[in-house]
Amino acid sequence: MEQMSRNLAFQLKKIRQQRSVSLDDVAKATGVSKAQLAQIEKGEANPTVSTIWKIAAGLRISFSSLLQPPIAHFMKFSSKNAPHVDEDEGRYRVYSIIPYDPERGWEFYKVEMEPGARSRSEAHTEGVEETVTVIHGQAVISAGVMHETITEGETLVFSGHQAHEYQNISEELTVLHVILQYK
Amino acid sequence: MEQMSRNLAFQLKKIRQQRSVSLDDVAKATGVSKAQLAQIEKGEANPTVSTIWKIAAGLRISFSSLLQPPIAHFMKFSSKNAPHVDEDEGRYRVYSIIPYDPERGWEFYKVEMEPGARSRSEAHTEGVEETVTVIHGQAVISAGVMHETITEGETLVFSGHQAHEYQNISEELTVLHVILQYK
DNA sequence: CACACATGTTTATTAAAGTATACATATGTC
DNA sequence: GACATATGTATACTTTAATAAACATGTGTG
Repeated sequence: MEQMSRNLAFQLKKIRQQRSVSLDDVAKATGVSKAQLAQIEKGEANPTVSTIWKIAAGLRISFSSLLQPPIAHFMKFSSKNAPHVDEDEGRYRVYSIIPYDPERGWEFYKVEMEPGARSRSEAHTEGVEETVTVIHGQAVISAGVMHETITEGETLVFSGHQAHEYQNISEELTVLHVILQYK
Repeated sequence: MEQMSRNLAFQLKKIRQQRSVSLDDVAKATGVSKAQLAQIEKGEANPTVSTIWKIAAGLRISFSSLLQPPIAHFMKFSSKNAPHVDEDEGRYRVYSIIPYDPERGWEFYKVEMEPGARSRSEAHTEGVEETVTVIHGQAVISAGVMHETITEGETLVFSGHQAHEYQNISEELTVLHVILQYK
């Protein structure tokens, strides 16, 4: 969310430094006030599309070059403290490790299923691909008339555009990693 | 500028209709108020990046899919009434036919040069490519130590990253079409 | 027909984006 | 050293993006 502002801040400052021009120069070229440009470069602004448009047009650059994240950077996530949703009376738990980001295009979950736990998902939008890897235990994935049992170390890829179900048929806690790829 | 808003309006409405969901549904999925979404769909809004981010994230789509222009559309430009800049005491006139647009990446000029008129351009930023076509008359293009004469029907392509000069060496009005491609 | 519910529009209010101006700090230049 | 110019920062103000709630308009359903 304010990841956006950071990217913008970084890219704008980078371009301005590469061309070695001042905030006044950019303000004159784009029609955006110097104060606002300073705020943007500090990542303390939440500009409107028209402001971004003016910056991109005035600097003769594309949107993507303004919104792109810096090439090299670390982002650390943890399953501890990750927001989670419970289903099947708390016996099926979904932890959102990497939430969806428009720049990335996919999201990443960790799923814990108590013995016998199950969860049913409605059909996602067209073009969604689901990748499930079993970390521990055993799971049955059902989608339409298809059924598949996967165990520790195995990965199943399937199209999520129809209703599907996860089920733990083993006697132990089953742990999964799930990647949801959109579009 | 409000081209942006139109694209956004079109794409958001299209996606919402494809999925056949209501404004309330989208509001709930994205955290953006229904009223604001309605404004955006009508092209009467100028949303902030965080709002666009929320929409893209909530709908699990990319930025580009939100900002892309509708596939088929007409845009008509005219050299009449086009904003123009004069140089060399009005004997060198530049008409901006298609102004730069961040989605397009290039801009289009028409240039009129009285006999003997000349214009010098400083070096553009790295990676700019200039394409000049003579509509009528004759012109000399100089860039660094290079010189080239082009006449009616001829086109010259050169890198604009160094200072360069246009000159009309003929006895008649010379008309050029110039494409400036950035990055 | 009356009622409930869903969907988009309008309105009033709040929060914040954007501008213009003044301020502080450097960096030469005579 | 004093002055002029350039550059980024802070402040006061205006405009408007964004929200929430009320409103209008369908669309079935018993």
